[in-house]
Formats: sequence, structure tokens, C-alpha cells
Amino acid sequence: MAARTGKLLQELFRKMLDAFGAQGWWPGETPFEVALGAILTQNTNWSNVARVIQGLKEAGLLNPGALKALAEGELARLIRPAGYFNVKARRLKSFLAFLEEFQDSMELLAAADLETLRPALLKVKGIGPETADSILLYALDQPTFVVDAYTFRILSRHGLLAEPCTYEDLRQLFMDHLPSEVGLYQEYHALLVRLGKEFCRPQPRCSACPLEDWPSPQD
DNA sequence: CACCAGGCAAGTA
DNA sequence: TACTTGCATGGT
Repeated sequence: MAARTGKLLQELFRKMLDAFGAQGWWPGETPFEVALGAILTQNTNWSNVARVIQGLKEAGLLNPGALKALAEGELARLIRPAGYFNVKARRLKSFLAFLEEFQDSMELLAAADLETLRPALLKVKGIGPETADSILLYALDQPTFVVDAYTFRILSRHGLLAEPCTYEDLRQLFMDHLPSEVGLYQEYHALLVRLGKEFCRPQPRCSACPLEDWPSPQD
């Protein structure tokens, strides 16, 4: 994956867009809701997270002030269906403490630049690279590429990865070879997840994948 | 029943 | 630096 990388990545995007159409990520009505969802969905099926967010919304708790007022144990009880509830309650609390430095305002947070925000988010306990990039890209509209397990698996299955390859390697790969556009990055990652869910599961191997045998051997 | 899901931190070598 | 392990629910 060297000189022709840009071309390959453009082709991949085009094929996924043709097969699935625009995904319109992230599902969430507010930037704060998106950030919460990013933490809750760590290694967890989105349907479980959606249930939790719905519950918080109905209880009027989907705002920083209300969540900060809850004891950590009480928060854990409320997010139980999302799994890892004790860990995630602590992680949500640490994110809320971080957001307090910005007057609980996602808008104020979005006003900072990417080079400042990303390292700051990564220092928050419970926010790793994927969660940080998800919050940056989908809640704050910052041009950073989100890499996840599907990204590794799809590229690896198609023989496009010179492993070993770290999260940062793969993020840089996309960002070095694609235009730095928020809308493109948002749609690209969403399409990789869609493709991964339907056709690139750990087992069994892909069937009826819309990419077919792409990339062809002579490429 | 086994396996998976839009990770991360902490411990070990 | 590069593994390994704990964390936990709900769907297939």
C-alpha cells in the first residue's frame, strides 16, 4: 500500500457509497449525546447503547448538570444495558469533569483546534484514540479519521495492510491520502462500519460482499 | 451452547 | 515496546 494508496482509498469509498448510500452518522441529536454514545459504545453493540440513551433522555438526564449530580453508582445502574457499567460510569464521570473545564459546553469545546483538543481528550481516563476521534469527528466536526476494528479487518482481508500496523499508522494513512474534509471522514468511517457489520465479520468469512474481489490482483 | 459487539487501562515481561 | 487480562450486557 504505497504509491497507489490514494487511488485505492478513493475506490473503496466509492464502492461502499454505491453499495450502501450515505449513512448519515452519527445517530444522536446533540453533540453531548454523541459524545456520551461514543463512550458507551466501547466494545459494545449500538442497540444496547441506544436503549441506555433513550432511558436517560426520558429521565431528563441527557445533560452535563444532571449527570454530574448523580452518584457514580447510580449512574452505573442507569447505564447497565450498555455493559461494563461500572467502568463506563467512571469514564463518563471523567469526561464530565473534563467538560467542566469548558463550562459544560460542547460548543466551547468545539471552538478549540484539533491539535489542542485531541491530546487533551486522550488524557481523559477512559477516552482512547477511537473514542477521542469519534467525539472530535462526529460531535465537534473536527477533521480527524476514526479507525476501528472493522477498519483493520476490512483492509487486512483485502491484503492492503503491511502489518504490524497501529491505530495511529492507519489514521495517518487515511488522513495523508484523502482530502481533509469532515463530511468525507464522517461518511467513510460510517460506511466501513456498515460494510463490516454486514459482510466482514470475524466468522464466517465474507459472503456476497459488495466489494467482490476488489482490489483485483493486477492492481 | 459459543461467539460477537463502533475499546480502554493496568499489569506483566 | 508488545502482549495479556478484566470489564458485562444483550443479540444471533
